[in-house]
Amino acid sequence: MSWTDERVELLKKMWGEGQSASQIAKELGGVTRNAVIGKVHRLGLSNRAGGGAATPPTKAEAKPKAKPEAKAKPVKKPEPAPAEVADQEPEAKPAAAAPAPQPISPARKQIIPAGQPLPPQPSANEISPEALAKVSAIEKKAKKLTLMELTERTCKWPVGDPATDDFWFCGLPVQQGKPYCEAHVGVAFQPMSSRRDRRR
DNA sequence: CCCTGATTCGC
DNA sequence: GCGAATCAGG
Repeated sequence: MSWTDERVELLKKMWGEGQSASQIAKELGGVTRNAVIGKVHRLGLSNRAGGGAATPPTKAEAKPKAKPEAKAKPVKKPEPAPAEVADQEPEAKPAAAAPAPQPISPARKQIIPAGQPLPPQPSANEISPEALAKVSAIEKKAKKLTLMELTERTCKWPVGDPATDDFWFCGLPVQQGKPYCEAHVGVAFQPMSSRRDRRR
């Protein structure tokens, strides 16, 4: 694919709309996000902001970064730079590679063995109406995937009645590590509760 | 890990 | 001019 007028226009448009390079690339097809970014730069519209202040933070310093420079085939690393041993104590700690400091913090709670799933917090609060609103809101944007279309990074939150044909899975990008998208994660890990209050 | 944009540089 | 490879953050 080449950068035809149309494609460039779409690129400009989308970039202007704040779409990510990967999204643009996906839309255009035939190009990678790298290609898009490269083009964006060549077009000189790297910064989406137009007028004045744009450069956010972390700028204002030179870039003494060690660049590999010419790395045709030989895969070699520049050099880890002088190993600087951060020494804190004059002469303590004979050895012990990984010190694994034990911050004896006063607020030291109990250590959770290795489980990642956070145990239901006693101080459970009900599902925040906010979270619920968020959910119903995003469910409109849901990709409505079928079981078969789910992947490891699509939200697996089911919506609707499985017995109906009005059933689908959210499908939005999951919150890293979790099975659901952000909105659903918020409502998924509810400490069970709101049961006691039931009339019966 | 996934995703972002930024840069460099051989083609 | 192009974009993969790489870098640097989040």
